[in-house]
Amino acid sequence: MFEVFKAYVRRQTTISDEELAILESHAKFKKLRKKQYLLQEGDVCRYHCFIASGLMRTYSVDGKGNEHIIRFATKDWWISDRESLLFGVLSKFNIDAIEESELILFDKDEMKEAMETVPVFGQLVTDILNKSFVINQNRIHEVISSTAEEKYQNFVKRYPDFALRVPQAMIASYLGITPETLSRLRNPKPKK
Amino acid sequence: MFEVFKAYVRRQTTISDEELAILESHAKFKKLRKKQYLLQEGDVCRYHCFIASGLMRTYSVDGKGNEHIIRFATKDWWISDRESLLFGVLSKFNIDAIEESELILFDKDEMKEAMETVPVFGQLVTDILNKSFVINQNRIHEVISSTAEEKYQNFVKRYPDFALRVPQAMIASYLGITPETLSRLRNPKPKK
DNA sequence: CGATTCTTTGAAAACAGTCAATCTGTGTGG
DNA sequence: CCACACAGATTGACTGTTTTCAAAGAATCG
Repeated sequence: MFEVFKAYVRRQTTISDEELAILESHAKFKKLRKKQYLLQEGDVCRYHCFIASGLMRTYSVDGKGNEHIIRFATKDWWISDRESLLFGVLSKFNIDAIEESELILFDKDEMKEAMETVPVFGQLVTDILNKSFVINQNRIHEVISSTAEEKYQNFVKRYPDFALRVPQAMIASYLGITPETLSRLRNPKPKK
Repeated sequence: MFEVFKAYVRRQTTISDEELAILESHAKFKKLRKKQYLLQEGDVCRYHCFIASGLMRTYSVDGKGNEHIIRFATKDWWISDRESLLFGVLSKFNIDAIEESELILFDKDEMKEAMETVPVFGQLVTDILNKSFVINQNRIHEVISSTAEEKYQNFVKRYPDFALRVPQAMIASYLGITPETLSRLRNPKPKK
């Protein structure tokens, strides 16, 4: 399973086998079945998690019991609740597996050590953070400036894979609309 | 004007006068009048900008000429288009001054050098990036899960200062609603 | 197959957007 | 100092979109 991670790191940077071995020594492994939690609301997030396979989601549940999906993540992506992880606060999010998933976990402190011991890895992680920031910024832009239909079109274009693997109701939740509205967008009434 | 920056850095970390002098040697200064651009759509963003005084906004203009404000920023905040700055692409945003503002600019390369030469500053900047990521994540959460009224209430609570200094139409734009809708939220029709 | 989960559809109600007109406060020039 | 212009905020009437609730139809899985 660590092979997926090695391949991922090698694709982004130049790194020796020794350095990869150091990273491996800091890693834990975890398998999750469908619907199994990685993190629950009220927990404190302890790990940076790399997804070796599968499909995960981060979401909150509001007062009315409605779920709001913040993001999806799949192979070669990282997932965690950064707010809880960095600042040690209780998480307001849940993270669970949409499909059976394999994860590589780096404990907060181990991660710090790994980033310092293997600087290219540290740089890689900082680059990811920068990219994530930009992605989030663009999502904010989209969500305040687009119609529901545009948001859906953009989603399908940007994440064609998710559009196939994720149930529609979850996509609706990600877009901030109801499942019924999404269904109607996809099946417009014949004009006449 | 650099005093504001010094005080800001000292508040966040322990740093020597020599190190602050190094940072100063990498900085440029700029004053902007009301409505003056710092960056225009189509430009490439070259600077990390620290706001010593004033009030700025980042926004886009859509096909219909409507402005969509991504964020406001004031004293002690940083502003730039990270996507354009980091990846060298043309910016899709405009940044301009809502109030007359004083800025401290760090050229991309100078910034990199400053972060390497003065590690505590590098760490400070990375911490800011982490915080910004969390703030953006929370904003995404809010925008997909709250009603227009809740968004406005949260805005006022989180940024009471902006609620006073920023014209209402701009707040509406930030929230992704029309000025008319915001006006009606604020002045609900008497029930009877 | 039978049970559960997911999606679609319908009709009504709530909500937000549009366009146009009015109102308010500010600041400028005569 | 007044009158006017201007920008920002409000209001009204109307339109269009999205939600809600309820029910019926697929699809999936054990």
